[in-house]
Amino acid sequence: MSDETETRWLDATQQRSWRALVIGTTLLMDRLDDDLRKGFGLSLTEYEILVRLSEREGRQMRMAALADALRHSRSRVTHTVARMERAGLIERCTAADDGRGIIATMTDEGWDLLVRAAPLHVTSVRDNLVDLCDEDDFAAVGRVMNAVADRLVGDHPEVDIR
Amino acid sequence: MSDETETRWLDATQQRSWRALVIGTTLLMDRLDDDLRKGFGLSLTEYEILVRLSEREGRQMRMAALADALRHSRSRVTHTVARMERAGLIERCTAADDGRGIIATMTDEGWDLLVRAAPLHVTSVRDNLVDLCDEDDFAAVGRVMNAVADRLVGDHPEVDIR
DNA sequence: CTTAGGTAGTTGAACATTCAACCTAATGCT
DNA sequence: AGCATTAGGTTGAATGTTCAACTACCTAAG
Repeated sequence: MSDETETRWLDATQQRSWRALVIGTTLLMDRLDDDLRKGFGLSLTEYEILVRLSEREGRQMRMAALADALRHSRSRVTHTVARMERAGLIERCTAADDGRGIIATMTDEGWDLLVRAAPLHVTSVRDNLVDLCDEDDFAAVGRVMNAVADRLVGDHPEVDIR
Repeated sequence: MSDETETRWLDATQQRSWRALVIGTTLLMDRLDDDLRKGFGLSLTEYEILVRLSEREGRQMRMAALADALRHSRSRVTHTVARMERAGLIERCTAADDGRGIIATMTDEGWDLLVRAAPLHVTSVRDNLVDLCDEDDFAAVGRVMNAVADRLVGDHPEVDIR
């Protein structure tokens, strides 16, 4: 937090951009979530967990790593993974090397679902974001949001972004 | 939805930008919410409702207009405003001209709270976003997210963005 | 003037997320 | 070894959001 004594309000342009960011992301995330739910009975959160697992060796990851990668609370990941386990998409077992650790592994069913869902999802991301804007502008979004993430990850230490 | 038969995946750069957007906004919104909660016992959602009301003549707005402006479901606004009414920040009364309408009005207590909370909030938005990045990049974010909002608002018709 | 259809808003249950308390295993210190 | 501290993870209750059903009112067509 800066320690100005006078508040520096946003000017009209910044105000508009900021509001667009809030509204735009709300709308976009809602849309992506809807697409996945209607098409595959999967929430965006669940989908993202499947994606992260699919990228790892053995399609598995420790709960804490999953939480850090998604920037979700451990509790949230526990609940979500528990639901997904009930649905047969994931299995959990204790880590061999660390008695505290729990490893979440994607089942074949989970993999199949991801394979089926991904094309729709990517297409939706393109249609509602990437293909909608100038390439350079989109790169700028990346720079800005990376800066934000870097800044805020500090509070929530030792995380690897990927 | 485009009707390509082959999925056009995101390339590595787009992938990174997209992931930064998801993580960055998550982190940012969480942080803004935390700041408001800890400082003033107000959620970001509640804060935004106060802001919208404060901008209107008479510090009041119809429930539906509030819902449209924030892109929240009517149900969500009903619940949130009900809580805020219990907390003494807002009052509700029926609209004179339309028997169905309900008008939410900010109380003086709500106004005072907003006046106290706003400087912290704006400072936080600057520290964690606006002042963190290049001005042109931030303008690009505005363009991109406006395009997204315009595209997606169509599904959810007759809304005025402001 | 009546009825069909849409709009505004609420309700309560189901669901998802947060929060605080808790347990267990690892680590570090003496 | 013995004890305190920290990290990984879960639990259940409280909170917030969504969803579907419902009421009341407005509007327009016959």
